[in-house]
Order: sequence, then structure tokens, then C-alpha cells
Amino acid sequence: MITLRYIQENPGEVIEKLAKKQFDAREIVGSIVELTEAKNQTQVQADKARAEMNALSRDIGQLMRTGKKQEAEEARQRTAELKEQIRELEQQFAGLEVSIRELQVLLPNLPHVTVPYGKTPEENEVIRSGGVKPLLGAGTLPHWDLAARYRLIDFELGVKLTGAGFPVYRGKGAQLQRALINFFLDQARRNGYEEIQPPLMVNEASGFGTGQLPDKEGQMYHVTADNFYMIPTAEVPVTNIYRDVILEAGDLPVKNCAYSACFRREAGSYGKDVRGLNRLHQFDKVEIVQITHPDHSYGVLEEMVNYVESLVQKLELPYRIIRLCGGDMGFTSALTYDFEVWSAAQEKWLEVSSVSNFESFQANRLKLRYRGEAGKKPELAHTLNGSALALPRIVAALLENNQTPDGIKIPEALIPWCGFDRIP
RNA sequence: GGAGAGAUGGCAGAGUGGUCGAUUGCGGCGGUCUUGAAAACCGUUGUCCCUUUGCGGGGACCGGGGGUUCGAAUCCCUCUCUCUCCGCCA
Repeated sequence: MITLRYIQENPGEVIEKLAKKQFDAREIVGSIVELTEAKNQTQVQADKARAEMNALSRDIGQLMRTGKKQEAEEARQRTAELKEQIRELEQQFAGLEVSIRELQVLLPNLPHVTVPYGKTPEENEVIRSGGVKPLLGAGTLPHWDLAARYRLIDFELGVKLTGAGFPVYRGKGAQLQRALINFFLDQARRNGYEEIQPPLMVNEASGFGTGQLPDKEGQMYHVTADNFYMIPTAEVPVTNIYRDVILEAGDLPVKNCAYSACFRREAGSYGKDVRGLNRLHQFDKVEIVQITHPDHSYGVLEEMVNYVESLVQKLELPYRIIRLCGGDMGFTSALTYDFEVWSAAQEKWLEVSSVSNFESFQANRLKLRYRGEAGKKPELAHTLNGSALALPRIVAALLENNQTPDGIKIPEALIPWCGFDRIP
């Protein structure tokens, strides 16, 4: 959420920057500015009336104590009108606040200056790429066939137990999952991230804090009996650790990582995009989260991108890093880099990570602040996060790219975590 | 699931209608003393909003919401959460 003060002081800039996100903010910003002006005027009046009322009440107390009943009674009669006036002003004020808030939450985050113009994914900017696409011979199989042949993942069994999109991993398939999770967590720890094991369900307040609620409600599984939500990413519980928190400047940057299962309803997706591991309702992911001083968040974003790059390099997967254009960016992000790996049999790029700087957009909702110097006012911190990494598409690419007549080769770096070097 | 207790400032813990944003202790910060440190002593110590060029001024907040009252941390209603005991249980 963009702060009211910022909108109020820079309405033109907000409109201009949001145009890059293909968002016409003119009407909303205009209304916000107008309503805020009215709200402030109302507050001045209400505060004045309350000040008067407070003084009067104190006087009455004083008069009562000194036994001047008569005068106290006179003063009391004067309060009736004031009281009514305060009631009205407070109602007005509350109404204006609600209206402003409703508009305020409609505004996406402002894009960073380096965000490219563009409307569709085609206009995203490839920053760099690495690795070598494997040359596979005839008889190349997509990962869902490989998963069946080597008895790694059973999609139909998942349908029996739960439904489509809930695969069952077994044997070496299950071991590979566990190895990847441990590999990612261990790498993160070596890079200074503290490991967190978060709850997999969160309450409404947490859903709001990171921006899933109220509007993206349909994305999450809702446990209605207790009004909990299954997390769509560990970002939600991990970032919400810092909801309503004031950090000391010395605590920054906070670096957390977490493995979690992630649950997404993905309502309305079908077709070949959802085949195999390409899109699931439950999947595993290791997430990295950082909370930084506003002056350092873009340096940290680069650091996080470099870190994720090191992971796909260790896994020897052909990859490319993409800077999302304004039209393709998420609602809450100021700058996002996506990572895609090449899936050799499907012959397409699969998104496996998204690394974003949210600047103070999430922090404002979360009331996440830091204190620069003792005695100074706390200010909003910056939050960043990224997948490091999401497992299913990594597994898809690993299986497809590394298939040989003798089985599936495990990348060198992963063998210590796997305990085997080949799936025969 | 049954029964009970509670929610106050970073923490602990007072406060049951009138200068209470809140006694006190601990912690934190500053100072005196000391070669330095500890101890002791003194001072200071929340968040948010509005207003003002500035100094400053005003308002809100004692789990959330509503009510009674001239006046609520204190009384009433309601919701949420936490804890304890019993039952069940990985």
C-alpha cells in the first residue's frame, strides 16, 4: 500500500508511474487527494471540539470536588450540544477514512525506474542467460512419462487421494524432493539466511498483511471451520513474523529462509499448461525473505538474484533471468526478476523463481518499521523475497534434461544431498 | 469437548468513575562518580494522526467493536485471543 502522505504530496508522480503498470490512476488519486483534504479538515474540527469537551469535563470534576454543585450543573448543560457535534464529526471522519482506504488499496505499487515499458510477457526483458540446452536424441520423453517409467511420481494416485494437482512422490522421486529441499535450505543457511519453519495455515490478519486478502481470496484454500487459510507461499507466514514490529537499525538486514508446502487453488487453469508438474495445487518451495533499510534494498535485490542464479547454475540447468515489464508485474512489486529454466522435452521455458523488491508497499500494510537512531521516529522498512527455489518445475527440467538411455543423471552438486548419482 | 481465569507501555506488574498516557520494578538511553568497569545516585525513556515556516499546539490509543456518563483503563454488552485444570490424542 502506498502511504497516504506520499499520494497526497506527489499525486502527479503516482499517476505517471502507475501508467507504466498499465494502470490508469487519475480518478482514484484525484479522489484520494480530495477526500484526504476533507478528512483532515474534519479532524481539525473534531479535535477542537474534543479539546473543548475535555476542558469542560475537567472543570466539572473540579467544581464537583470543591462542592460548587450549582456551577457544575450549569457547565454540564453546555456539554450536550458539543457532544452531538463531536458525534457527527467522528462519524464523518470515520466515513471518509473508509472511503479513502477503499481507494488506497486499489493502487498497485509504483514500479522502479528500471522497469521496462510493456503490456505483455512478450515485452519482458531478458537480462542474461546461462547454461547449455542439452541436445536430446530421439525418444525423448516429457517428465510425466519419465516420472511414470522410473516410478518417481504418481499423478493418478494423487487424484484418488485428493484430486488433480496433488501428486504422490515415491521412491527415488520422494528422495529427490527431500534432497532438493535440504540442498536449498543448506545453501541458504551458508548465505546467511536464518531458517524458519512456519505454520502452513495463517489467519486473516496475516493474509491481509502480505496482500493476499482481501482481493486474492480465491487463490487460497480456506479452512472455513476455523477461518484459516492454507499458505500459497512461505512468504506469508515468514513476512508476517514482522507485522507490527519496530526493528532496530542494527537488526537489518533480516535474512530468513523457509521450506514449506504451498497450496494454490489455481482456479480456472487447465490444458497443457497444467500437465505433469507444470502447475500444481500443492508443491514444495524454499523461500528467501529479506527486510532491509530503504537505502539498501536494490543492492540486496541484486544480491538475491545472484544467489538464485548460483542455485540454477549448481543444478546445471539452462536458465534465463528476466526483468518483468510494467504490464506483467505483480500488484505489490516495485521490481521483479523471474528465473526460467529450459525444459528440454517440452521445449519451453518454465518459471521457477520470482525475486521482487516490494520497497515499503508491504511494510506499510504490515506496519513493519525500523528505528534509524535512538529517539528518532521509526520509518517503514523495505521487504524483498524470492523463491530459492520452487521444486516442481526444477524437477521437471532435471528429469527431462538429464535423461539418458541408462537412466536419469543427478547433477554433481546435488549428489551429496541425494545419496545417489543416477535414477536407473 | 467440559470447567475456570485473564488480556494494561520492551518485559514484569499496580490501578475499579475525575489532571491516568497511566504508580512501581526491571530493561534501554544520557549523566555524576571511577584509570576503566561494576555498584550507587540523578535524569530520561511508547505509538499514531492533525495543525504550525518554526518554536509549539491539539487529538487518539490500557486486546477489538459497541454502550452508559459531563467524564471510562476502571461500569455494562459483544467479539477475539491467551492461560490453567479435566477429557481425548501425534
